[in-house]
Amino acid sequence: MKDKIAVFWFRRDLRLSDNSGMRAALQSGFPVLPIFIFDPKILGKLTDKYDKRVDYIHQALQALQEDLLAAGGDIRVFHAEPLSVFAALHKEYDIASVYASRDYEPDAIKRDSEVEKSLKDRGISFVTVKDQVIFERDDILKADGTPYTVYTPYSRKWKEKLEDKDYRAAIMKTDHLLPLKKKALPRLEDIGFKKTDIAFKRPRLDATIIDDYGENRDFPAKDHTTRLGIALRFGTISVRACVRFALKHNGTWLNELIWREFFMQILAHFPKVVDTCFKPQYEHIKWRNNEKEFDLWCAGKTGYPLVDAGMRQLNETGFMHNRVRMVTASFLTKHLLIDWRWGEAYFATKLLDYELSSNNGNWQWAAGCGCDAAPYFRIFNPSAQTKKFDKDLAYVKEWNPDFESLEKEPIVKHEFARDRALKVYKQALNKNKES
DNA sequence: ATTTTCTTCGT
DNA sequence: CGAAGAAAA
Repeated sequence: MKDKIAVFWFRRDLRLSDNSGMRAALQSGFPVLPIFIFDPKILGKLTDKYDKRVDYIHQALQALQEDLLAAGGDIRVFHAEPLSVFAALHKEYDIASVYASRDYEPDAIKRDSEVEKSLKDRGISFVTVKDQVIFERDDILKADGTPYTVYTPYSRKWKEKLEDKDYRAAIMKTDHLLPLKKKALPRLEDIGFKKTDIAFKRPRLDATIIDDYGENRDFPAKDHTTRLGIALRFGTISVRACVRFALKHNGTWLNELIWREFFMQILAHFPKVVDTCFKPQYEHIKWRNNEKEFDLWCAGKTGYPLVDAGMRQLNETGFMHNRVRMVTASFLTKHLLIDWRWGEAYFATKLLDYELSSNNGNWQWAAGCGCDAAPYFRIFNPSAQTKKFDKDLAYVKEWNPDFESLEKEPIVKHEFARDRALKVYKQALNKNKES
């Protein structure tokens, strides 16, 4: 007779400490088998086989394995459809429950409901636990029970509601891990990917960055950003640890964490935003969608030094400073009148810290079509932004040293593009009134 | 998380 | 006629 076990399925919570999903599994009383699944459906969408994010996950799994080994257990890593992984595990073990930390993206929700159904058919319960956010989907609602669609009142309620228990670390005893024979992880090549130059480091909260975050974060040359986006994306750091630190150190950074949750709950409540404007009338915008201009934007060859520097930083490193993300996004949508979905898709392929809800929310913000978005007439002037935030051109020179030669022939003149954007947007928004 | 233009007030 | 602040986009 096989002993009953619990399975903990790591997904976007690749850490052993302060992991509320893992804690729930350990508290089940059954020995816990930790697993991770490389899903061919997800990996198949990544066309570049030198994907740094896959490499990051792979290295994070190695660190996780070290921690699990130290705690007397191990991890089993699979490269197969989740349903078939659980079918195979069901043959090998008597599983009482499968635990996981909850994921809120539409594809993940669909996958999880399929997994839940298939486990249920085998008499196994599927238990998901809040871990990725402080407040999820329905935790913060307006008095009438509907979701907030404006950031400021949302953040006010978020802060009002916050109690110690919401950000207390999920402390757990790890003495309930299923003893396993140590097994090497699959290599990157085994799952169809190649080694890249990304180096995984255990994320840490840096007071020298966060203490004066508010005064410095807007200046791209200072690179005074936490760089924790990727860690939050894959859960190598706990959001509760971030909030504890923010409460002690810096309110501006706390607001950034709340923006993250704001867009997550928007996506959960309005999944249509994945491919449509939050404000429907913006679907009338006549995007020019010039492919040549799009290619120039992607390559960092618009002739606007700050825009080009940003795109080159993105292309070379998989990171772009947030201030510059806004400038490049405004430029694509307003100056070039290219559909925000094109820009969003490009960022999605390049950003190491890519997160569907934030990327989508911020692109819709820049295009003006999102909830609580920048009004349509708010058009960044790339030169004015340079003067304000990169006065001595340190950032521009770092990423775009040949900017002077390009600058002479900008892809489009600012004044002309600004007028054109105002006309096209106005036309789209008037159309809606008439119809 | 804006920029431009217009108005006023001071010289 | 420039600075500063309001108003419009």
